[in-house]
Amino acid sequence: MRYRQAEFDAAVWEVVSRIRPGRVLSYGAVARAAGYPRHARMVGRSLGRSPQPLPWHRVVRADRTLAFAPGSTAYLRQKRQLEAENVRIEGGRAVAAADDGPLDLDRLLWGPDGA
DNA sequence: CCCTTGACTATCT
DNA sequence: GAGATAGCCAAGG
Repeated sequence: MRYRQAEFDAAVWEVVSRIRPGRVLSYGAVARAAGYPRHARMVGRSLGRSPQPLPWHRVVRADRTLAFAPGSTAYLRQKRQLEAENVRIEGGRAVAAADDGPLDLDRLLWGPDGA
């Protein structure tokens, strides 16, 4: 799929807005779900451009570490918001705790049961 | 153009 | 499992 900023942004925001509380998704997974498999690096940029609030804190790296420098304001804010929905940060890695019902993107979403 | 910089990843050591 | 490496790709200088 050819890259177009407006469409890419919209697709990314759509996917991220659907991640449910207590779950996290990787940048690469978001990119794939949005239809742009090679654009993991562009996801963060889009999130920063979002005109309205998004649960962006549920997006982490593929290895489950947060994308911000540990100790930075952004890092702390993301960590706090994740912990607020029962996602722990152990050894720098985000670990989902409780699980709920079904979700379309289940295969791309990280839950308590792992991949 | 060329080069650098990222809210990235997969694959080796 | 932590580093290093090599792809990745849009933006900006």
